[in-house]
Amino acid sequence: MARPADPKARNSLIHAAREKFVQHGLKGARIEDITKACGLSKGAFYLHFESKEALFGEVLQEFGERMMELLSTHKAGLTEFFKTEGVPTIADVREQASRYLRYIELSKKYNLAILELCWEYRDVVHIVVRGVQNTAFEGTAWLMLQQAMAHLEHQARVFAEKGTFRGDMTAGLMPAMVVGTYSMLCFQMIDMKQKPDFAALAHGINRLLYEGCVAAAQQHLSPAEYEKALKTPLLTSTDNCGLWVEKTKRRNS
Amino acid sequence: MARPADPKARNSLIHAAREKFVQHGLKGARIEDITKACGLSKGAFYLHFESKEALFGEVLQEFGERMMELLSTHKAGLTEFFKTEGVPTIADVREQASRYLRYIELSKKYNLAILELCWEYRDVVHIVVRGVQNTAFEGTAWLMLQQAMAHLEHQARVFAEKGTFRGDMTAGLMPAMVVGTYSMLCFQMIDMKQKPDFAALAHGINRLLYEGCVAAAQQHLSPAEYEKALKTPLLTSTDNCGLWVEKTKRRNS
DNA sequence: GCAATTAATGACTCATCGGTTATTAACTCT
DNA sequence: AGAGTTAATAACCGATGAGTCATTAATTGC
Repeated sequence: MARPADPKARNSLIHAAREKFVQHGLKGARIEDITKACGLSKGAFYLHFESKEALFGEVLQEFGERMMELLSTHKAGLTEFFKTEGVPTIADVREQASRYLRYIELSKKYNLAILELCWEYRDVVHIVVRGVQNTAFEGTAWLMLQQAMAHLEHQARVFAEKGTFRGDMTAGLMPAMVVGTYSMLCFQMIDMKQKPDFAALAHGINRLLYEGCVAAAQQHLSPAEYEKALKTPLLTSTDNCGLWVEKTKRRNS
Repeated sequence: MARPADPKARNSLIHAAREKFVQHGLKGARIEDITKACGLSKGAFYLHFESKEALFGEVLQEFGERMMELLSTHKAGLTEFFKTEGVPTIADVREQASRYLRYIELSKKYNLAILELCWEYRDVVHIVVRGVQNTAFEGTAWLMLQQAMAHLEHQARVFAEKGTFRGDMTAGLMPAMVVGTYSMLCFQMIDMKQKPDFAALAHGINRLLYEGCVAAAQQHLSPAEYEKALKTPLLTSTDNCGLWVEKTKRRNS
């Protein structure tokens, strides 16, 4: 009994907004530009969303939830593998034993899923890293990165305790390296017109990482040094609290 | 014959501005807040600087020049090493031969210098990555990162041609990994109260990288596959042009 | 002390942009 | 067709903050 809203309007707004956010950041994007790109007026925006922040919050929440889900199935999958098949040893790696190769395949599978998700939301990654300063989402990127590093800490700890990881380097480095690599790849994605060869990337990341982290150089450490290195605490975990900031009607200062 | 300006005012403004830029970004920082932090009025700012952008441009230019200088001495040093001592081989790495160890020491020296510079300008790194959207410096961070990756391409190419690097991974991955690691470390620095153990980090980065990049797994490739992998082009170089954007009096749209 | 000169102030202008709202357009149901 | 309802518009308001400039304050040389 009433005029129905253009069914495409909402999606069209989200699409245009994501584009503008990439170009100018959350604060820099003008609502009128977003609506103009959809052939709508400024007021129409407020029929569909409470604010720019609310729109972005919706999309970011979606991405975040999917990423968290991936990370936990990743963690669960690896734990299951370690339980049933055992943790790959130095010898497994050196001899490219089946246990190591199967572990790598599993790890690659999860990496691939993460890379695919990053591709799908590459604009959101870009925005949350570069374009949310002075908004409610300030700091969200850093929380997500720390989340991811904490997740890697788990793997690192397992390998370290088993003696598979070399003990001659700072504990936080491996997580920083992996997350840094992913970040850099995400930054590159925003400029890409087509999806790169993620399978090759996942392969490379794993091989480069593990065969570099393996204790090939451990022989150079004295037993005491190795013992000490093992004790060095890894990156401390952070919980999920505060990762997602609620959209708020920001009424003035 | 005239009233002299407060000699501390200029430095004090730069200091306060850098702090505000970290907190709110280049656009988000208010000139009045900067001057207030120095006990000055807004007008005083314009006696010393043409604009916020001009101030930041000065500091960034300084950082950029020092980084470029480091990168080129780095490149020159390695080239010299390769010329006089030769490129480390797979065997050198496997046997931890003197040539490899000396190479690592050299590389660590340069990495240390880069990390020290990043520490000194950690606020600037943070700002240029996170807080310059919609300003003249938009894109500068990305150019610097690409610069750095192009620099690593050189090393990668030398090792790849010598057959020291494994051939079973995407060519651009190694530069992305190293630069990603550095970025992640820089992001971490902004929250640190005291300088971390850069020597340990430099050690770790090198060991993790090289002993992972070495052709330990190359045996799994057929000669044809290896040949093809070697031919895969590495990241293309970018020149210095446009890296430093001139400060401009931005008079409206 | 006084004239000359420049530092420093802060009230002002002006443009921008988020958000509001009175008004109009479009659609549905009877 | 026309009443009822909601989508959509665009003029408007108010806050914000960059940059200007007339005015005042401080300092120096004589």
